[in-house]
Amino acid sequence: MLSGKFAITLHILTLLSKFPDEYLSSEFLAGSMNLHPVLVRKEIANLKKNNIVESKEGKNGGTKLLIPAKDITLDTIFKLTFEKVTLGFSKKDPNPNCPVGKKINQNLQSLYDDINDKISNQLHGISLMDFEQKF
Amino acid sequence: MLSGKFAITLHILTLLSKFPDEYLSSEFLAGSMNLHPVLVRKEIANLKKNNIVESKEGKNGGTKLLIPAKDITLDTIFKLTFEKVTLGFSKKDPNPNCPVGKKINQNLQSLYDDINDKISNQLHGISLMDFEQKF
DNA sequence: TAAAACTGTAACATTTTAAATTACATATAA
DNA sequence: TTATATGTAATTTAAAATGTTACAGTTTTA
Repeated sequence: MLSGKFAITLHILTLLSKFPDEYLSSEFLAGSMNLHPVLVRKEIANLKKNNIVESKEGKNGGTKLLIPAKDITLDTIFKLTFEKVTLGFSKKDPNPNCPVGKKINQNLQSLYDDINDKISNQLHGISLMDFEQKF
Repeated sequence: MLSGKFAITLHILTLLSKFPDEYLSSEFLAGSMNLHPVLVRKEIANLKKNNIVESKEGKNGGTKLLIPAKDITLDTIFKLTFEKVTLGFSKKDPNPNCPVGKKINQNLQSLYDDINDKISNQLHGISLMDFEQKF
């Protein structure tokens, strides 16, 4: 799971922030996403690990936010669910005897680091509440 | 090929801009990347289609830049080789009967569009010459 | 005009990764 | 004590990226 993590987590959090006082079940959440509940629980495990949500086991159990939606930024979710944005690397290690091959990955990385800084900055300005209000 | 396209193309162009007057063979280029020449030719086909480089077939053939490196921006290469940066979508279509499910993809897309604008803007400020000079 | 050294591309094979599912242990409410 | 949840490991399936083979066409050079 890489490509869907951010989207699924944001979807979960959006639903949780619509019902901040209820424990929502993974089955219910999965229903909105048309996804397998186990997948949802995996993402929730990640959110719990980072103290964004809490879960209650057993009957009538489920998950709810631990933090007000206005205090969660999309950058927080980004960092929790996404390694790094990159425009890619070649799979193969380049030729270290070529001056370009020797430094290409380091120069790409530095470019990608700059891109990630910009993205983080932008996402930091958007709260989960902002996002939730688009629905 | 998705993840490596931008990196491989930029690598190729960096080499071409180091030797702007020579036709470099796909074998030579592949050697710097430790890659199969066919893969290199595939990316070159894309560059040709967009009039960034020209190739000469036959003995002593190869590829060279059609445009000065200072006039090629990384944004141009980005647009030629990368669909769009995204933080991902869920694979499954969400539930259209849920207010969140109904609009989640459109709201994600709009967020990702903003991100891409920022990236394009940033890459537009870096020329292939700028990049080549880091080596 | 034939050999050598290239490009161009389609077709296929392999590898990797994401995504989905199954299975089952554990917890809690009623 | 039953029904309804979560938690998580293990496995399977599907999709996508990556790599390779094969071969036709082009150009240079002797």
